[in-house]
Amino acid sequence: MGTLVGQGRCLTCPIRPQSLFGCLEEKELKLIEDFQTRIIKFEAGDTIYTEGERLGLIYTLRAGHVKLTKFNSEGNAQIVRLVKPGDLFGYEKLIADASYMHTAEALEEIELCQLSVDNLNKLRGESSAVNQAITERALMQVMRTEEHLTQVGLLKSKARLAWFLLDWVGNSDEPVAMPLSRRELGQYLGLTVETISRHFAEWKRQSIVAEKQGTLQILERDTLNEVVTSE
Amino acid sequence: MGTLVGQGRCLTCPIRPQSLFGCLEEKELKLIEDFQTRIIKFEAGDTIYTEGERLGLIYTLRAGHVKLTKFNSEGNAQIVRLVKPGDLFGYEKLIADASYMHTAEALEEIELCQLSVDNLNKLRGESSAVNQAITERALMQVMRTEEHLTQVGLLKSKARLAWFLLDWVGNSDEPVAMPLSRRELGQYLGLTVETISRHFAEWKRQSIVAEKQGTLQILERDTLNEVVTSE
DNA sequence: ATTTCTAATTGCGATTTTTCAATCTGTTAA
DNA sequence: TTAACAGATTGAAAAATCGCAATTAGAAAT
Repeated sequence: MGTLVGQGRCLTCPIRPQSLFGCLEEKELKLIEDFQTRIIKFEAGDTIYTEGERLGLIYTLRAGHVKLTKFNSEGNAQIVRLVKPGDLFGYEKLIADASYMHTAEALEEIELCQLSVDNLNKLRGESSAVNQAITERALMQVMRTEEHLTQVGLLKSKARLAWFLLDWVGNSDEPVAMPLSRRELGQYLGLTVETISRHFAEWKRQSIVAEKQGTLQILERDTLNEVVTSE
Repeated sequence: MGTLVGQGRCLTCPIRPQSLFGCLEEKELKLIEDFQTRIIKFEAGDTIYTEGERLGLIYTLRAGHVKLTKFNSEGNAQIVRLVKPGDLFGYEKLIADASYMHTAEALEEIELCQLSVDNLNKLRGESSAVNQAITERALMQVMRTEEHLTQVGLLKSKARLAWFLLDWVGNSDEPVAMPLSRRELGQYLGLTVETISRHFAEWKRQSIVAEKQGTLQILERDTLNEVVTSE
């Protein structure tokens, strides 16, 4: 699973500015000179790692989207995080002895950079900039997860979905790729497929949103905003 | 609001082992020798800080419990975290320019140690052990919040409450202090007061749990465990 | 073009949870 | 002791969401 595309070269990496090592000054770049990173491609649906696995690898997503899922004892899934390009994931491994907390799966064709925990831990000791960058990423992640929790705990289904769609498309008025199925939207928002489908169908009928071949466009942003706040 | 009890002395602090500075070796203790920390008491219901506030202060809870709440536009509250003794809170301030993400309120009489962000940031540059300890705390917090999100997103109301109660009392079979009102339990679990009350009343009638004057005792742990998994 | 297969949609009854209102309980203040 | 009050409980009806089944739509394969 996963196709090795090549050896990563941090020094010339196009996404380094957005990555964890974007914080490094020029003179510090030598620290990552001989990192043994690997650039890997996965297809939509491929599993990158599984909850409980103990491999010491951490990933930076270069292209595409990844979902991180937790399962309960009945096999029901909660998607706890949607990883975007530039994001780091699998970093629970940085806590001594921890195993992965989620199952990570590609939502579409993705490309990622694989880094060993040992290397990163060594670097943590050598560069306080990297250490602080990791801390900031973890803190940002706390904030995002709390935001997610708040929406799931407080909003009704319609408002939850509206909030998600607004968040997903950002400020774009053009069609945006939407690699999540109805089921996955439900797993992210704590709702069933049918509930998601019903709201979606209603909004499409009312031309509030439009879908075609895997893209989503918000036609009436104001209406969705009202749904979020007024319900 | 908040009564100054005295000046904190990290070197002789009884809870330092559990605190952020528990990671420091003896020879590093000099780094925190002249920290200007303050020990402060609050009464039940007191507000420690408010969402959006910009004071640069971070807290370690020494005794009691604190709730961290987020409000939506209609004034509905979601409790995103329950802080326990030894825990650090307000650390979103470590991200440059951030303001508090929550409102922090004492659930009972509490005692806490107040530390300035500037001091802590200075220390982050000087001690990679402290920096790593902060990262670990942030990562642990991500895990806890994700667990919370998973329970709220996946479980029905009864199972959510059962999960919470089991988690709260830990492995104690004795009565345990329960400073949360029905409303606050609801705000933590994304449910209404009445729903919480109904489940509680039922379990009390069935002698699965018992309450007296602010304490909670679980009498039939197995039954509650079944409620969590089977529903 | 046809088949096949999976995801999406829709209807409908069942279940869960909320909402509103009334009552009860326990604690605190006078 | 009584009054006042906030929190907890309960009932009943409404609303939201789920769960199941049937149908439709759309994409990929032949």
